[in-house]
Amino acid sequence: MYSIQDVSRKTGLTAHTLRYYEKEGLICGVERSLGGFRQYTDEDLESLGLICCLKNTGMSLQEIARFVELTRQGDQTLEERVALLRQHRENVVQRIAEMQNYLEKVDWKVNYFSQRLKAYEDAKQDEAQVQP
Amino acid sequence: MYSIQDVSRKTGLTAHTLRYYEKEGLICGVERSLGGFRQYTDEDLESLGLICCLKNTGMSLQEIARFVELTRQGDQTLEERVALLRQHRENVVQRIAEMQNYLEKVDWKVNYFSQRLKAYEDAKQDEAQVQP
DNA sequence: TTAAACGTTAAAGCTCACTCTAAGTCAATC
DNA sequence: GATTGACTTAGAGTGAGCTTTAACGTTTAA
Repeated sequence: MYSIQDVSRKTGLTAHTLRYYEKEGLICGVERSLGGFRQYTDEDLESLGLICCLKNTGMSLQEIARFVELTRQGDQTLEERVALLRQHRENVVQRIAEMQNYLEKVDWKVNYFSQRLKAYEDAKQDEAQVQP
Repeated sequence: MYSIQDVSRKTGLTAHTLRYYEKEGLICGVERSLGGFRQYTDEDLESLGLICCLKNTGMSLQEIARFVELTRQGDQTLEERVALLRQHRENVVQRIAEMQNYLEKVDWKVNYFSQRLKAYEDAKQDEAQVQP
């Protein structure tokens, strides 16, 4: 059993964010101590792992909440969940390709400005040699 | 010379967004017709290309505005601009690596749920054969 | 020449994903 | 038993990046 601070440390999400995610339906069924404190299980940590993975690959919290709701509904939603994940996988693949494409453009710009910088510094150098 | 609608079509940004970017300092020195309408040049389109590239690889509008401001200041900011772009390049490379990492996890989950789905459907099938 | 289509501005409003605040409760230590 | 600090809730606030609105001016085709 983990306190909200333990989970915060393990996931990198703040306690505030963990409560917020719970409110938004991303995490459900978190147990409570007698005093009402949240007690997370390893299973909760596991599902938080998936949540972070989906979030960090660009899925919105709303879509994640949808996935979690399907999970809650049991095995008859397995088909929909697989479809949802497959679609997301495609989005991620496409996003990676897009980023790699943009990376080439950034590289091109880095080279372009590096050369301009070199030319500019050479010009300054020449000037300094002529001056004295 | 292009109207704001022309540029909207070419870049995929709405006219609203183009005006907003101008207000935020991402685009500057756009010429105007006698009636006060914006007239974009090929050069403007070129720099919009870089802006979109930077934005779509995760640079904030604020950082882009900073870059544009440096550009406006002339050649003595070339070193800073190269440094800025190099740093951004590293961020993009890291982001791609991160995404590829997460992709593996997503793939794993797709497989996991696919297998559970298969098992579930097989079970349903067996049930159907026993029933009659 | 008039209507519609498109342009202008300033400013308010919206969504997302948090983030913080206030007012109070609970647990552990001195 | 008092203090410290972590926990609770509901709800307000924040920042980024648009998006819409209102009120009005300009262009252009019929």
